[in-house]
Amino acid sequence: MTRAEENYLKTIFHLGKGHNANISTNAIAQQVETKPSSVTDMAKKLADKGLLHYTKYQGVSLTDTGSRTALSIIRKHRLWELFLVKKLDFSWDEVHEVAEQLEHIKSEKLIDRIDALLGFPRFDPHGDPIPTKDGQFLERDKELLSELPPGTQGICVGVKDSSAPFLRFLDRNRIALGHTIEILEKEDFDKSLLIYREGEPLRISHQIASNLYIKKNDPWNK
Amino acid sequence: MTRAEENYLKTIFHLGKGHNANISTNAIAQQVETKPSSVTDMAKKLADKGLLHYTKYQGVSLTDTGSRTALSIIRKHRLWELFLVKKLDFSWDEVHEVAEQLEHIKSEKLIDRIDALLGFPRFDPHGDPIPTKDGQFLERDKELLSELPPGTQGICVGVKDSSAPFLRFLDRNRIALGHTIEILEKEDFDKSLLIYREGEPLRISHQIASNLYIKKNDPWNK
DNA sequence: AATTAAATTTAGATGAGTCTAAACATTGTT
DNA sequence: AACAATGTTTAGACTCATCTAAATTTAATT
Repeated sequence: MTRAEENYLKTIFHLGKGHNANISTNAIAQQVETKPSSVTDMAKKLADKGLLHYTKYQGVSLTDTGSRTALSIIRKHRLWELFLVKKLDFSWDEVHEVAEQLEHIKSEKLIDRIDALLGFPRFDPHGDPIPTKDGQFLERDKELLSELPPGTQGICVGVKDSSAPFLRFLDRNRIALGHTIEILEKEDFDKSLLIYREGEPLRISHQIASNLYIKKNDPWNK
Repeated sequence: MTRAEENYLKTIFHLGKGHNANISTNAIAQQVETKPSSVTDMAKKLADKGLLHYTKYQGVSLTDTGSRTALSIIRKHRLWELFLVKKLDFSWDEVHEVAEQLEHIKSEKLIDRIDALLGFPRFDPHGDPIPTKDGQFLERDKELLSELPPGTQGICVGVKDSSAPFLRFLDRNRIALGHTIEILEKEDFDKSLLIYREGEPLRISHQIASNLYIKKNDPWNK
């Protein structure tokens, strides 16, 4: 399994969002930063290897083996990200690039030991779930901040966009995973929100709110 | 700088043992596990990039830049090896293969943080010196056990051969870095040694002794 | 100094992954 | 139903790193 093959599988998994739909050549090309014609070639190769279902002009989907392989790469990526943050003091906007490299290191023992060193964590620094060795993972029950009504209180548990600029914006505005957030007001006109976090109010745009995942506080199940 | 290029530079550095002699095509081919004709191609390429001096039929030597590059790869390799042993409980015979992959990860920040996490160590798990960021490294003053006369006492500070079978032999026979070793007798016939270590005597062949580095105990400079 | 042996280089080919440009399919619109 | 517009695939070419087989140079031996 080459690095390129692994990157294709990972990308196809992400584009299918777990549901394993048929993914178009173009969509993959854009994500992998290559040309559609290159994707076609790779699709054939991965289909030959039994990792993809591929029908001409109809896009691709992952086979069981392909899916398992993708999950193991995602597992490695997310474990490395958490390692960088927890053990080497990287900030959450710096980890992606390095994890993109580390995820391709071939050693089961290595990743299992990293897993153990971190205490078998279930979520990465952006709140995304870390698949277990056998490919299981729980999506945490969470909602977009932008979808919740004023008065809601909850904990920030993830980000939808995990690009460095967005993450740095959150840092500057003292929004981080684990923080409690309460919606004070919602402006009808532009759907911006006035929220309360870390003891202070803050106004955020709809675009920001629609990239923040919140777990509502459940008074019964504290 | 591709992975293959990095491996060539590292290998050429090792073959020159720091002195930067002219290294033959054949010697490199053997070490990199490729054919001499491939080495010729790569030699030309690296010479074009200013990393090697290359004259047809005369072998290659590292330029200053080439040497610095090689040292930075060796630094990474040895830091990763120590990380695996110290933080992830790998044994010293398991680390090489994985470090061969990790040494190619491109992130200065990453390796500097690993360095800090380990407390800026000066030697790797096999007793080899770890170059600093600016390419300096001290060879520890050490001698081969096989070269020392009976009666000598010292500390085991390194291994010449760091192949897994040899390292596992040492584990089985309770010889490790940091252990005190004393030469009790030397057999003229086969140059085997009777040594004392960990409270017990042990007979070892000349071949074993000639792969163990000892730092003699200096009563004045304890 | 001539000849043989060994090391090294050239020439041409291969596989992985990519590209461009042209051909072909599918979809949506009139 | 015909035709764009868009999406996808083929064909042919390129780079990187490698190979084999043949040619060439250097070194060793007589």
